Amino acid sequence: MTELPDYEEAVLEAVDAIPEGCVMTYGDVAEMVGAKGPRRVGRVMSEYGAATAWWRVVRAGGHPPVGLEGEALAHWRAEGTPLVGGVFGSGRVDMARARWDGTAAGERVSGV
DNA sequence: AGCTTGACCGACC
DNA sequence: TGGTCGGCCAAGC
Repeated sequence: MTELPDYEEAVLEAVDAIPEGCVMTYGDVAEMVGAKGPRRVGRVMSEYGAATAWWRVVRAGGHPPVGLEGEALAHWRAEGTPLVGGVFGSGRVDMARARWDGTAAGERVSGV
């Protein structure tokens, strides 16, 4: 079912490869899939993101896409994603811990 | 062919 | 601390 261009399919796969409790920035995904601009990833996500774990993809500051902050926050809390200020944070992801390298899937820094 | 917009990023003030 | 500016690449009009 490769009806989508290479990079779009790559983006969806990269997002799907992100383990629960981890997130990646648009720029990271862009570089991971070989995309040149992070904006391209955002566009792909806006179109096909509904079919993928879009909430695992956030901006460089740990902010979710506008209009979906509540949705993303709910997903993060459900998956145990580290949030700034605890689970009752201000709707921001703790990039320091939640940022996924994309190297070892399923393996993440345990504890602190 | 050119301008505007966009789920962005980084730097600057 | 938070807002603003410029840059990047692609799609839409």
